Amino acid sequence: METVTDNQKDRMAKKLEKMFGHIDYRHPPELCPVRDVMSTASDQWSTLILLWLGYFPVLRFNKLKKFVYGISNKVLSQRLKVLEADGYIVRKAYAEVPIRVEYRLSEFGRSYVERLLELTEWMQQNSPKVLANREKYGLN
Amino acid sequence: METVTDNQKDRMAKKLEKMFGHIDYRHPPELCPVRDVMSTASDQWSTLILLWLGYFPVLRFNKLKKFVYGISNKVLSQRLKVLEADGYIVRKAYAEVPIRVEYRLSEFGRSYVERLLELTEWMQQNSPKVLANREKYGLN
DNA sequence: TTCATAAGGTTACTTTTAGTAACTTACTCT
DNA sequence: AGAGTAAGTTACTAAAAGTAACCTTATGAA
Repeated sequence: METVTDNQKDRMAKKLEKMFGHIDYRHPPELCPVRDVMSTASDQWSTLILLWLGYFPVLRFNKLKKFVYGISNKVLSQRLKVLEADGYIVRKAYAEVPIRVEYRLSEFGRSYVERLLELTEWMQQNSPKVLANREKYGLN
Repeated sequence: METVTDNQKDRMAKKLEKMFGHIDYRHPPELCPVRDVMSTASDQWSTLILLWLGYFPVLRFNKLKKFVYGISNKVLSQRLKVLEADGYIVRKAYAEVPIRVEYRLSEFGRSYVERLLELTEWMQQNSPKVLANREKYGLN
């Protein structure tokens, strides 16, 4: 990321605001709501975690790890923290031994997952086309 | 990623197939259409590129670079190649000097961007909530 | 005649992020 | 006493992304 002065940012924001009325994903990250939201929750692992939590009302750490096939403890743990901090999921720990921790979507998270599902449905329907394009292009 | 045998993969695929009827984002990457599609086109930079191309029917390299604020030549070039290979965008080069190259969405790409827009609209509408959650959580 | 500029990249190098595998904790069951 | 368990953490390595300089081919200016 380049460094820019606040002045430059202001001018850019105003200019873009004028050009485009209704949606913002074109400012530097610090001034762009869409980029800001994307930066924490739109990576692949987070997406898979959220989708799984959309299927099961509640999942525990190790179960989640099985479903989100291939994720490591470290990354799962990191992503869960961020998703919790941003309010998509809720973590509930029980003082048992061994400890039991439950993760579930918040209302907010559920509303996000609904949109996400539309996207993944598209992906599922269109994946053959992507594969065909890729093959044709030769980059396999 | 762990390494698994084909046999293991088969068994897993069948088991999951049985549990869930209609959507696939839960297999290992090599057998999961959703994960496969996501892996090339759902990163943040690609998303921003596609969204911009959804706004402007045609954009040239340097223009695109200005809009996708903060992207480097290297990454822009890489992402454009992959998006082209997967069939989302079309590249057209003119033998002028200096060379002129135009990028635009394919029909296919446009259909993807339509879904993407629904997601980013949600993000824009809900970004204040995300920020509020983040603040409350204290992870700033 | 040499220099600067232009568009659309590429290359070598550094920094950041992600992945891997071993370890931790605290209690219970054998 | 030793093994097992859930939910992580930690140290280390590999991969990806960011940075800045460079390339090409031609035109127009100094």
